[in-house]
Amino acid sequence: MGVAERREREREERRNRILDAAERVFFDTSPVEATMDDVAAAAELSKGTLYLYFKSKDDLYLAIAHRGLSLLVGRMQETVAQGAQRTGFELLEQISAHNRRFGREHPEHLKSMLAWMASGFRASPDSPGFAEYQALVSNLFRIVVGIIERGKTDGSIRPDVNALEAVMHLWGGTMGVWMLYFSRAEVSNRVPMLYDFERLVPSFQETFLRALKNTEGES
Amino acid sequence: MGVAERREREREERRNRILDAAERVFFDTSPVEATMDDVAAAAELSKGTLYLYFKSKDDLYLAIAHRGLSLLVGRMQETVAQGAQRTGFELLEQISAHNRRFGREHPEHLKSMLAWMASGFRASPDSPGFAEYQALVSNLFRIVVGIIERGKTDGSIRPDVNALEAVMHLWGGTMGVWMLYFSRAEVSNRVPMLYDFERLVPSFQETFLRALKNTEGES
Amino acid sequence: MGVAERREREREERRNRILDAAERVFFDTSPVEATMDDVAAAAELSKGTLYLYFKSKDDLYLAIAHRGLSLLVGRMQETVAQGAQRTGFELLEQISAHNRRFGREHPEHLKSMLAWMASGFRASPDSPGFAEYQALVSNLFRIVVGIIERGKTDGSIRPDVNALEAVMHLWGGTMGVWMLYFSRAEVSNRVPMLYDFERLVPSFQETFLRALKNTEGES
Amino acid sequence: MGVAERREREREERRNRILDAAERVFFDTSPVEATMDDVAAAAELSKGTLYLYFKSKDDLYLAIAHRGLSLLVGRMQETVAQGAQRTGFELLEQISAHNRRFGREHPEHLKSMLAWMASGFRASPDSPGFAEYQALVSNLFRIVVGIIERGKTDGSIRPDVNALEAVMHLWGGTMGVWMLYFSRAEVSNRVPMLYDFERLVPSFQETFLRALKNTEGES
DNA sequence: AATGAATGAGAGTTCATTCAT
DNA sequence: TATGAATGAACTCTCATTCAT
Repeated sequence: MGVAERREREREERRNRILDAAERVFFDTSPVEATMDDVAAAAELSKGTLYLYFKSKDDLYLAIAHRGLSLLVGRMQETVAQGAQRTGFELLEQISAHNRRFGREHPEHLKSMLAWMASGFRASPDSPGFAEYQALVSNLFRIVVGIIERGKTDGSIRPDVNALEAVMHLWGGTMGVWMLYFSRAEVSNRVPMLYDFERLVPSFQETFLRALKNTEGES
Repeated sequence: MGVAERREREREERRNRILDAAERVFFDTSPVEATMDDVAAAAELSKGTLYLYFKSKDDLYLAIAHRGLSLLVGRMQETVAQGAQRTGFELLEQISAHNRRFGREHPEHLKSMLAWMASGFRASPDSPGFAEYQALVSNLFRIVVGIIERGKTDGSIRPDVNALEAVMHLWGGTMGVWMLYFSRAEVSNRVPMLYDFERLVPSFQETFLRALKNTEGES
Repeated sequence: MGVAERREREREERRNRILDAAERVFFDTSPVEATMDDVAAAAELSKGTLYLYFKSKDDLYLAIAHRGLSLLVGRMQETVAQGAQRTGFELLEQISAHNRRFGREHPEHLKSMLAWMASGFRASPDSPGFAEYQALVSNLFRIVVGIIERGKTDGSIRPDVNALEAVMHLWGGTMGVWMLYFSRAEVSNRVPMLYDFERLVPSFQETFLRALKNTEGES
Repeated sequence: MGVAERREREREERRNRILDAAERVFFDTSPVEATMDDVAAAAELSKGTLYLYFKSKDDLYLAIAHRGLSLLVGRMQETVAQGAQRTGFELLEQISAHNRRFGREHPEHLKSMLAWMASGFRASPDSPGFAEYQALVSNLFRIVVGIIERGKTDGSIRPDVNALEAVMHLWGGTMGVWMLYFSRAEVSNRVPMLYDFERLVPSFQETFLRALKNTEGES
């Protein structure tokens, strides 16, 4: 009976090795330019084997994206789980910090999310991984919506805030600002001003959180 | 005489006809999937002719993007030119309205800008049209920076605002929120709440502008 | 075991099948006019497969040329290897006979060498096969230089002969005369004389060898 | 009546301007790589105009070749016309000198002749210029044949020489040796010997002429 | 399970030539 | 006569995917 499990484990390991290799290859240039041959070479596997683990190139790409986003969502979930004592607003700050850290540590993942969002998530909606990825995104949204609702309840967030709208402003806006951050080389060349781009995302979040904060009753 | 002029005019007309056709084709699916054969067929021209007017597929794409963005930037310039009497903050509101209108009237152009920003503006930096497009983008930035500076001077915008940062927050953030708007079909399916997505972009802009507004001295 | 070897063998066989087909196609008209589609059709293989075995059309052409010239150089090497008892002059005669036979048996290869020499050997100097082909040519030169040196030593060739110069006269001259031979249809139409073109190359070689022969000490 | 002549003269001039331009362009890289666009640009004429003067690209190329070879044949004819006092052998030496000078002064023309001969003169046999070029070649042959016959008559050339064969040896051989000369960069890299390639063609001609010379009765 | 050879449908681009003006 | 815009057939090469072993 242990045999089936070992098999399963080995399969998972190999799948991850492929994902590692594909991540390297895809991020080295771009998912469009990178070929399945490149991935196979990097994984030290034959091209055919790739198709044993992933239905298509799109599917492989989706799996990478999924693994990346899982990291972020996982951390967010932990934060919420361990944050029973905190106000909604504090959690929102922590969540925002996770986003910044994710962008710093995994910029390529963030970029690929961006590319995907920008394309309207429209790639390969029939790929097996598509639903999973979407589920993850909606999870993320649900978490943040929950936090905001909690903040409204505990008084740390303004009661007139529409939670879903706020999430989309915060999430979408942050992503848009990341976009400019990743283009900072181009942008800064073109603009007649000095600016420390490292401030760009944090200051956006600050501004935005400040607008959500409930200042009633503070004095 | 006149011959040269007629030629020039005809050339311009044909160039525009090609752009129209290409726009249709590129936006119908995506610039990657669309082929030059498709464009030629749509323009009722031979493929070779396309290359008489545009150096490459990239160049053609760039020209489309340029024509689209020109519209927006043109309107913004007009607004500023005619707005000598207005405060910076009022102009900012008008500019934001232009952005909304552009997204409503030319969603495909906005999407393609998004796709391009998300890819880090990295497409074909040696294409003849690339510099022009970049110039247009920096023009846009410069216009908005100018408006904010004016607002700081006339007291309608908070004096502690960093103009360039604010532009990037406003522009980048709005684009990011548009991104979610364009994915509203996917997003709304996945989220356990009703929301009127038409409010998404306007409410973002309102929130953001409110945060920039100088409320000192109002009573 | 054995599997790898069989694979290797099959690969070699297929490569040769492609070369055979390409030779037919290239020689049927000309390497410029022939297309990779033609070659694929002749080899009963898909076009993509061609590129599995040869990096480019140039590379394929080079491989054909290489295989052809190998034949000639191989024979020359054998002759030298087995000719320990012979004088340099005798070897030179045998080498010349090889050249004639090669021209008779593989006129198309000779023609393609000619075309290549006439173009200054300048085709695709970065193709992987280029260096190999060049090596083969220089091998050929070295062999003949060696023979002439031997002839000078053993007294069968005049001692005042510059070996390299003689090789280039003999080789270059013969090739030039072959050129006229291959144009014999055109030439004979245009010249008011009967001539048996089959004599053209042999008589050139005779004349030339006679000029190299050491007649000292003969009585 | 002068009008027609002026027209004719102007036409001829323009034709020559095109030829000049085409020669520059074709020789700058190669006739295959050069395009009719390049030629038109160099001639400061429209592409359509080119086709008013030359039926096709091949025809244009042929006209260049013809003009080049005319130069050489013209000189040879002059030499013969003015050489009534000279022996056949002396004329042969002068003719050979012409060939060397032509190679020095118009190497590109010689190369293109070479390329054409090597391809078996097979380019565009239905081009209007083809017959003319062929006529020129046979003229050249006839001249040299005549010289050799004269030499046999006046005793300066060995009586057992077959005139046509000798011409083909001399002409073909020289061309073949030129071929190596023009590849001297490649050849000298590949051969383990120093050699002054400027000697290559002259020494070939010397060797060959010596073999034709009648030494009977000298002493 | 793993291989890797084979596929084949295109892709973008070029250019000699034509023809309406 | 001269133009130059338009053509369209061809070209080489790529690569995600399949399948016999």
